[in-house]
Amino acid sequence: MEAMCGWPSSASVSEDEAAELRRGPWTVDEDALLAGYVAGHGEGRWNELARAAGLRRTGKSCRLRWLNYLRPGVRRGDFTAREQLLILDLHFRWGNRWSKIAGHLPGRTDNEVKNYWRTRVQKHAKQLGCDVGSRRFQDVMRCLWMPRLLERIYAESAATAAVDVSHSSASPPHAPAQPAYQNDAAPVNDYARRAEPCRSPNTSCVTGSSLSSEASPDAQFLKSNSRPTMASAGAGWSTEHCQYDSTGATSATSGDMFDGSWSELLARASNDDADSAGLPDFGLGGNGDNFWSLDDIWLQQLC
DNA sequence: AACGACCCCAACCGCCGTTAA
DNA sequence: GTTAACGGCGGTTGGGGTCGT
Repeated sequence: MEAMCGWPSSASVSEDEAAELRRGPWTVDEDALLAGYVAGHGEGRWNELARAAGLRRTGKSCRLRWLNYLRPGVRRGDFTAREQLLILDLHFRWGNRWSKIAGHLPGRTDNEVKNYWRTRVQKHAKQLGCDVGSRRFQDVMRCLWMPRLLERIYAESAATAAVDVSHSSASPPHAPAQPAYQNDAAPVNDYARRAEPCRSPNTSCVTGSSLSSEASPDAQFLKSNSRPTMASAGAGWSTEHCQYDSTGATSATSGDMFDGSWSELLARASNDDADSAGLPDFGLGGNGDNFWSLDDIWLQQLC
């Protein structure tokens, strides 16, 4: 994998320099060179950095390698249930704003979030025979997938709390509350437990905004089950809250844009309990999406 | 064991906005 | 006002790994 190749898009390099630029996977030596140079000189001015460090890479390549792999604090591995819930919710609101979404997932990069979406979420949409931006798939996520994630988060945190109670005498003082999205403290009350999953995947619409008085029994069931969940979380849930626009993203139609969202539900639940229990950090999850898959829930709903 | 299909993810590509000369 | 350099972002791809036959 040592092929040398020019990179026409790279600016400020001569043809000779471009001809010597390396592409492809980074070697251990290159990583060490880049990490060492950044440690000593800081980030930024990537083209200059690449030359000064003796890396035969473009500045862009160096920047990408640093941000996605070498930067301290970069988390790798499977997304936790909380992270998955945040991704789903934030994507509802912002669409493919990967960098913005990743900004709310400490240690995660936009590339990782993007890959997760494309490999996991879009795969499920494909399996269901619908587009990932379709109303149907969004309904499935919002009414089946996300409640399950919340249930999982609750179950994990409850188990953790039980362990903490048994060791309460040794518990350290609680850390100060962190910003909502960076606080991965889990809900240990009944928020998640009340987030009953919808019972039917066949409903064509499960969002509050579209549940009319003529809604099907399924939809009525969904409405009656989802609303108390949000209300109990104090999230100001409104059935008028979300509407899907043509791009598949949601937009707030009243009040704060975070009002009534899944992520806020998670965040508020986390904050509410920040002083009441020992709570896991982001790094303690380690779950893949194997703990629960859309395949499983889909089969459960159909059977 | 060999092969092909599929999956996942690191890295690349192209575009756009910002900034400084 | 213009332009080049640069950084950032979202889309795309290629190759290694895994799984099934």
